[in-house]
Amino acid sequence: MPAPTAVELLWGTQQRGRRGPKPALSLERIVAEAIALADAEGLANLSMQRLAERLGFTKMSLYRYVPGRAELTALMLDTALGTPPAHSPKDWRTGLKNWAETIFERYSAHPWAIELTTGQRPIGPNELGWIEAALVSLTDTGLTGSERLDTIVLVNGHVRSLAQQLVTTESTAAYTAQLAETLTAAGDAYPATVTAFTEEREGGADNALHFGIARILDGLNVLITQRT
Amino acid sequence: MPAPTAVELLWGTQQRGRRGPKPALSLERIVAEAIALADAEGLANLSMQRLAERLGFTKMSLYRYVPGRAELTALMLDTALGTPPAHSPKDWRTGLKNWAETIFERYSAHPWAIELTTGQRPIGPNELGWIEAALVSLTDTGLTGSERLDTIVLVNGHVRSLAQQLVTTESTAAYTAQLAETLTAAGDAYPATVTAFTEEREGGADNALHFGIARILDGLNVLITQRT
DNA sequence: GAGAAACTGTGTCTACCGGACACGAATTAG
DNA sequence: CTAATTCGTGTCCGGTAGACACAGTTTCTC
Repeated sequence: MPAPTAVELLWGTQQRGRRGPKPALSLERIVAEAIALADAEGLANLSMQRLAERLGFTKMSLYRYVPGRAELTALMLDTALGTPPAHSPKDWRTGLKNWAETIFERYSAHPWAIELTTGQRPIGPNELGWIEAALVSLTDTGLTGSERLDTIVLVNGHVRSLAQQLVTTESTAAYTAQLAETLTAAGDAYPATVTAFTEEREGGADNALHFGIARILDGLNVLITQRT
Repeated sequence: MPAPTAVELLWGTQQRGRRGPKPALSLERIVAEAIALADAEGLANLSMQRLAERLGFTKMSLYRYVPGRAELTALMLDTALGTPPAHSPKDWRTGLKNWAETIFERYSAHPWAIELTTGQRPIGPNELGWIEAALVSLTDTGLTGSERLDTIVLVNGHVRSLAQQLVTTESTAAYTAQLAETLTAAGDAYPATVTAFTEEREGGADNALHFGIARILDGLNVLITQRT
């Protein structure tokens, strides 16, 4: 009865003992409810206490299913990412573009998932599935293994960065107002910033997303065509 | 005597009252010691209690200088970023490349700063200075204001993503071992991943950084040359 | 100079967090 | 039928951020 590790929980390599009362909860229910709670009120407002209340159990009962908060959030992340879409056998460019836009939607649906992807952590089957899907779309590019991995880091980093900013953009009223106030107060020291912001701004984060994806794909195209 | 806001603290628009005992601490000392503590033991181990002990004062005395932890970390971030380097009037490509590598070094020196750049937050003078510096290097590119801002988001997102991974790479022994174990156990479902990892891996995060920067610059170059 | 006003640092208090641990009840293997 | 094992619970601990009252110090005003 050693406590299951995060890897065992993620990859499902555990088996229930037989004796003792049947568990009234399940790992799936706990994770699902935790995701719902984080979606509704953010990761900061997710506590074992509040999660247990939502499930109608005591806080300590959850520790029978998950060793601690870290393992819970790891499961939440992999579950929230979900399974990657099936690979459509087009060219690498549209394949990678679709990959980026799809995983962006996943991140946007669960903004708290982004901050869970930081630091050293065990990787889950779904997360590995997304990596696999991106690598598949890069098979015929002539890039080396390291380059393919670096490409994923590049695209994924951009997507995560934008998904974070999207959370910001939701209630931008007071925020942009204060930024404008700051710029009018101290704008003399930042002339290029004032110029860039006074030019008309078409779109928002969505444009930044596609702008970045287009630049990355163009840059990859330069490398790939020069290889062949 | 309303509590100073984060913006007022960041931009220094506050003045000391005259009556009462002279303060034994200073905002600068508190922020500097907080940065040292976070550098040494990470942001998670930075608490008002421990910071106060380090300074030789009680916890509550800090609240005379900073309204709360959020404002403290905002000051820490802007201080840790420091002032951007003076613009060297080269072409946009080397200018932006230098910018990316320099801010990467700043992030790497204070890894905790990265997680502070998430979410809606007031922007400080140094952070705005970095934006200004990047915009200056893009003046003669013919890009619109929105495109210039989107470019910064793209480059900055890549740099932050890599700086986070660099923290991970520090003690990779047990981590990669476990990833390898996972891949050998479930590798059949992820053939492209196995292939990519079995190819020889030259360099590490440093290569991923420069690979990404090169791709982004190449992609920008496509857009810029087609504009002129 | 005297008193009032304002400011500093401190001690106490609350509410919350993650988690260790012991215990009785439930269930099943032998 | 008994013993082993597991479940859910209650209690407890150390830690966190922060509110608030209070005493001492400094300075402005009369």
